[in-house]
Amino acid sequence: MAGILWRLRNLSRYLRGSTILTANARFNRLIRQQEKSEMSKIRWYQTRRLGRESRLTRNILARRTPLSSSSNSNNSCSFIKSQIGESLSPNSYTLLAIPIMVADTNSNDKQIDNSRQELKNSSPRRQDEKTKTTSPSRLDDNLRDRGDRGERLFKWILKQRQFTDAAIEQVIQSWFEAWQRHRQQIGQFEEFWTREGNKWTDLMLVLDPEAVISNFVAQLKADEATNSNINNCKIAIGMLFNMQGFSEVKVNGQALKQTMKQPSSALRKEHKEEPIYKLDILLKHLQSKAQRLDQLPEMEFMGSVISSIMAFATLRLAEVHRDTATPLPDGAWQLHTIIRKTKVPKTTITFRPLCNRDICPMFWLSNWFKRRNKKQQNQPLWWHKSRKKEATYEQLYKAVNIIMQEAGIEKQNTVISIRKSSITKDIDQRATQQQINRFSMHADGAATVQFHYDMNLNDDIRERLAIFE
DNA sequence: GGCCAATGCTTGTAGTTGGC
DNA sequence: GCCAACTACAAGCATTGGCC
Repeated sequence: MAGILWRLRNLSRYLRGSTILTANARFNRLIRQQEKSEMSKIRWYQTRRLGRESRLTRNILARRTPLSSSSNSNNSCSFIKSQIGESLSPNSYTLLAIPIMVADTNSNDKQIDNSRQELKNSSPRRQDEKTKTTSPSRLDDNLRDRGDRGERLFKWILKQRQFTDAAIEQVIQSWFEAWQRHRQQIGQFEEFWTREGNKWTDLMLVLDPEAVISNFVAQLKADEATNSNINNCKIAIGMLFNMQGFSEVKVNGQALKQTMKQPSSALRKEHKEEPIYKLDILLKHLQSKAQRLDQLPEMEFMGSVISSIMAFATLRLAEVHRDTATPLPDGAWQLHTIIRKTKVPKTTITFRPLCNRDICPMFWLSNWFKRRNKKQQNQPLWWHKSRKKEATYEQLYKAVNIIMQEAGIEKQNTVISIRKSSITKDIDQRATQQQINRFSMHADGAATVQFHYDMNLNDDIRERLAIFE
């Protein structure tokens, strides 16, 4: 009997707090939250950015000011209605508070809760998700805070399951880069959850996690979040509920799968023929560098060594950064690294002399170590002499970019393009499939190479088709 | 300038489906 | 039952902006 009462009490709280409110009650609460949220945002801007007549602030205030007037409710109502439609259905009326940062309102009213993505799209790589640039001021505080809250929520969930601090840390450490993504997306969910009027403890009362995630995804779509962001959020929150103890079936049901079809398919890489520069451009530049080793600044020298390694070992920059190097008695050099994307991550690559000494990784590695004095010989491979510390990933990245730009490679080509160009050259030179698979070290060699690297070959075939006897 | 964090892009893996 | 193609998921990599 006590058990039944306990369940009824929990069910009652659940009905009050999360997903099964009546449409009217939810609608009224949304209006109150909306007003409260808007007012707090305006206050935030007034205090944080007082005196700065930024266009961004003016835009936001211009759009939100009516909320502070006597016609608040009506305006707010009409705004919400326009967002969610006049006829509210139980699963479509959740509305996340309007994001603080708004892009240029001269064009459309695109609202993106995830403001950093707007800053990123100035890069030539960001081509699939069109967004606009906006003032970055104070944005980062908000995002960092969001990540922290996500981390706290994740840890809190595991603590409810009696995980010790050490056990929680081990769970987190089992991720490499993915954790940074998860904590951010969980933070985004935490914002959604609390703005809905829920508390963290209400998560313990959720009976249908699929509905919660679906509502969250629907809200992200309404806010015109990017497909990438929607997918990442879905993955992170699904993982969170899994950690909470829900089965995969409960978390990732058919309705959610249906909801995710569009953003998932939008992320699939388009298979298109795109040109890549000839690797020879880079190799010729390395050759010219080899003629004047003594005059090379340290960053250029490092960039040359890395470029040579990437061209002849098809390693990714992150893998090169993890490298250690050992000389062999016959003058060859071995690189030891961890390739996390393969089934057997520990990898050793041996560089032996090439016919062209000046572009050979062996030549560049041996000279890289010759620059050091005796004390520095045992320092890490990417030891920065002038800074007296190991070079960071970003420094390696900059060093390679220097070399690529000097070589005349167009700026839109990224660091990983060295790997692409190298494998493409192999294909051009009619290396066998087996050779290419071994060289590229892809787990699923044939399919991956065909999809990602078989770039210039079709042009070559067409050229040859066009030649008459 | 160095470091950190966010996030788009890439790619490996496992599961599903359909043809034979 | 086998196999290949397709798909979703998960996580690593690359790039970049902001803060100190």
